[in-house]
Amino acid sequence: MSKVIVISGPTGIGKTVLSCKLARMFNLPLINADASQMRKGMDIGTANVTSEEIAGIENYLFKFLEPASDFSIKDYQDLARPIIEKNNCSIICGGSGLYIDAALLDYDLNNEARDKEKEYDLSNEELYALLQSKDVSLANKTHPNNRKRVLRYLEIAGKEEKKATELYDILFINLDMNRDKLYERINNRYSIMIENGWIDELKALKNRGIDTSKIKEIGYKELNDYLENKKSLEEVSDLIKQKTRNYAKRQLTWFRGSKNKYRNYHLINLDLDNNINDLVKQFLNN
RNA sequence: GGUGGGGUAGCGAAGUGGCUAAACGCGGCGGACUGUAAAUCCGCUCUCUCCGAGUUCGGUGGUUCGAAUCCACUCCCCACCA
Repeated sequence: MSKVIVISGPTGIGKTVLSCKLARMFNLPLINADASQMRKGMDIGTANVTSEEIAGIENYLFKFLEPASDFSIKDYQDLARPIIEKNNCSIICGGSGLYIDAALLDYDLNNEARDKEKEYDLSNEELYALLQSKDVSLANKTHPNNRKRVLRYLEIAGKEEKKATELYDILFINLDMNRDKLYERINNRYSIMIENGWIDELKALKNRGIDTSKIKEIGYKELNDYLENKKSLEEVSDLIKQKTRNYAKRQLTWFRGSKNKYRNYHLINLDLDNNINDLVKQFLNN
């Protein structure tokens, strides 16, 4: 059975640096599990790995998707699993918790109808009532206002959901640190991104004819507003930093829940002395 | 110095005698989430021993059964005039 070392945690905590270090130290391949870092031409804005960081490391699923193109966890599952399975052990690093789960747990995404283009000309409440009539337990899992979830649940209504189990031998590492410190890192990282030319990166995407308004990743839409003189750089900067902090918070919540999904789960507080190297060593020798 | 406007919870901002611990927005905190996930959505947010109780609306003193809301004085801020 293939082994997988997962490095998860909120944005800005240092997952990439740690993963590259581990990959090099133990000579392991690195698989990206960060939805935004799969995008091409967005290196600065997504704080993607630099060529220096990744040099000499066998790596997968970084920077291969066009910005704003369609991609789903099913696509990720199909791409990531063969890579995991061809290696004895690999490191999966990233902040997209759902992607990680889709690859490592036995999510069955094969036989589901996908009519995502279906336009429901109904209000949130009407849609929710429809879901309630089709599948009460699914309806109970979400709120009427969460239209995207309700629409998705409508697609899978009636299908029973089984408890997900692990497909591989997994060491799950969830990184955390003092909140104020993390937020400070996020704020500082933003300034560095701007210094590194994030705005030029955005301009380059626009010049290539990419509809940058469709980019979901934090910051691009905001910086676009600045370029179009809709907002000041200061205004936009505060907003981007704030959205990034909020995102980090959501990731923290998500990965806390991973404790119940992965048997070999470790919450590592980077403020305290951590023993990640030992953990990995022990895991590899088992 | 004069005239006008204003000081409300971490911030912005409603409220202009009882239904107000005080709308709403932001921030913050907590949470949900198996096909857009850097997405989408929900809850809480004066204090406490949180049943219930106790302190709030620049300050002080009044009026009133009752005041963030009325009156007096006072301290700040802004605009315009001198």
